Amino acid sequence: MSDNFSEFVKEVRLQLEMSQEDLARELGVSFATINRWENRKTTPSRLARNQFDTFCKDMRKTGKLNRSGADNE
Amino acid sequence: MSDNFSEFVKEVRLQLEMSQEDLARELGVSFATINRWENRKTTPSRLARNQFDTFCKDMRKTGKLNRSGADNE
DNA sequence: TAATAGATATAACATCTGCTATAATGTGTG
DNA sequence: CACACATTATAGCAGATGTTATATCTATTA
Repeated sequence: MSDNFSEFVKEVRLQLEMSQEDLARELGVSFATINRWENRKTTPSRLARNQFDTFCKDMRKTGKLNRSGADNE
Repeated sequence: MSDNFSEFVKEVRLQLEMSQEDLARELGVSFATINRWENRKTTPSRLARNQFDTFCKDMRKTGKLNRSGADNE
């Protein structure tokens, strides 16, 4: 992937049945940031992107998230 | 602590004998960000602060950093 | 249907950050 | 000293973020 980050975030979030607020809390950012990612208003900062990737990796390792889009970006 | 974040960052960095660039690389931020923290130009974002705190905790756990300022903030 | 609550979308503003360039300050080494 | 090199300090700009407020959507319930 490269362009569909927006959709990917939403896909991950819905698969985990989390609200934007829930995901924001997990990553240590504000809900507005998640909302902007999903609606193509901004792209994540270096730090935020690392945080999100690490979160996805953890969710996959614990079996809560499937492998689709595992090789993202 | 509460106000001396600037001095604390520098203290940690010097104790670990790292340059601003080194610390920046470790935290996943730019060297300019570290420089601004140390010179009171900005205070860290939520995410950056978490990253820094985690880094310090790791360094203490592995004995590379002493306990001074462990209860920072 | 009407009303309430939760989730989401959007906007404005101030602040933080990345990037880039430039200058100043060390720190050796010849 | 003169020179090269690394580190640090500073500034401007564009983009990202936090906060707050408002609006819309979606169930759920009375």
